[in-house]
Amino acid sequence: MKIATWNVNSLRVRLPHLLPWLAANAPDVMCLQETKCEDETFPAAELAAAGYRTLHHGQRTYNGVAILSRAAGGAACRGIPAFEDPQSRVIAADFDGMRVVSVYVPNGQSVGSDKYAYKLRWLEALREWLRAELAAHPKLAVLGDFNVAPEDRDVHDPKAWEGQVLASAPEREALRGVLGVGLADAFRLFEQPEKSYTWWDYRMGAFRRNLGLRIDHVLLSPALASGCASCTIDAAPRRLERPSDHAPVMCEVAA
DNA sequence: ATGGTAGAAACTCTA
Repeated sequence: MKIATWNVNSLRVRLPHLLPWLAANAPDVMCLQETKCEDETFPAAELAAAGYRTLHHGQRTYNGVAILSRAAGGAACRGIPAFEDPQSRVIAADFDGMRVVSVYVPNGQSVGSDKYAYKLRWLEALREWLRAELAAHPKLAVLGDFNVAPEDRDVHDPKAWEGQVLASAPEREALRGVLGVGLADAFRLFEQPEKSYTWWDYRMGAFRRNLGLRIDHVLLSPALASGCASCTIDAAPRRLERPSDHAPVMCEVAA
C-alpha cells in the first residue's frame, strides 16, 4: 500500500501538478495540506475522475487539509477533538484497519511570537491526541507538513538556522514528544541521500541551490513501521513551472 | 542588510 503527503500550497493552483503525479505514482492514500479552499470549492469532481475519493477539512485563504483515497475512508475526524482551533489543520480517517492522519502543523512565524506559542501548544495537543489514537489503532500513520526539521542533518545550513523557527530546540523537543508516543520517522528507517529536503523557500533561488529543510514527515506506529518497505522524497514537482514550495513524500507500507 | 517570492484576496497577511 502506498501512502503519500504533499503540501500543495493552494490545491486550485496545483491541480495541474497533482493530477499527473497521482497518475504516475498511484498512491492508495494521499494526504494534502494548504488546500486553501472551502469545502464548497474543493475540486472533488476532478479528483473523482482521476479515481480518488476525497475527505476535506477546508478553510478560505489559509490552511485546509485533505485525504484522497482509492477506497472509501471510515470514521472521518476533523480537527483535534479536545483542542479548540478555528484553523483547519487536521483530518483523519480509517482505511482497511489503518488510521491515517493528515496534519498541517502551524508554521510559528518567529521564535517568541504568539504564533510560535500557538505552534508549541498545538504540538502538545497533537501529541496527547495521537497517544490515544495509537492505543485505539495499532496501525497508525501520521503524514503532513510538521514545520519542524527534526535534526541538523535535515537543515541545509544548521549554523544559520540555529535557534530559528522550524529548527529551534523547543520545536524539536515538541516533535520528539509526538514521536515519543510510539511513532517512527519513516524516512529515517532507511539509508537516505545526504541533503534530503522537502521544502525550499521560493526566494533567492533556494531550490536551485538546494537550500532546503526536511519538514514534511511520515510517522508510523510500530505495526506499520515493521512492514515499511520504502520512504522517499520526490523533488521532481518542485522543478516544474509554478511549483509548490514543498515536495511530496511517498511511503510503502504492508497492505 | 530584514531584502527576496508566492498565494489569496483585497490593497495586507501568511508562509
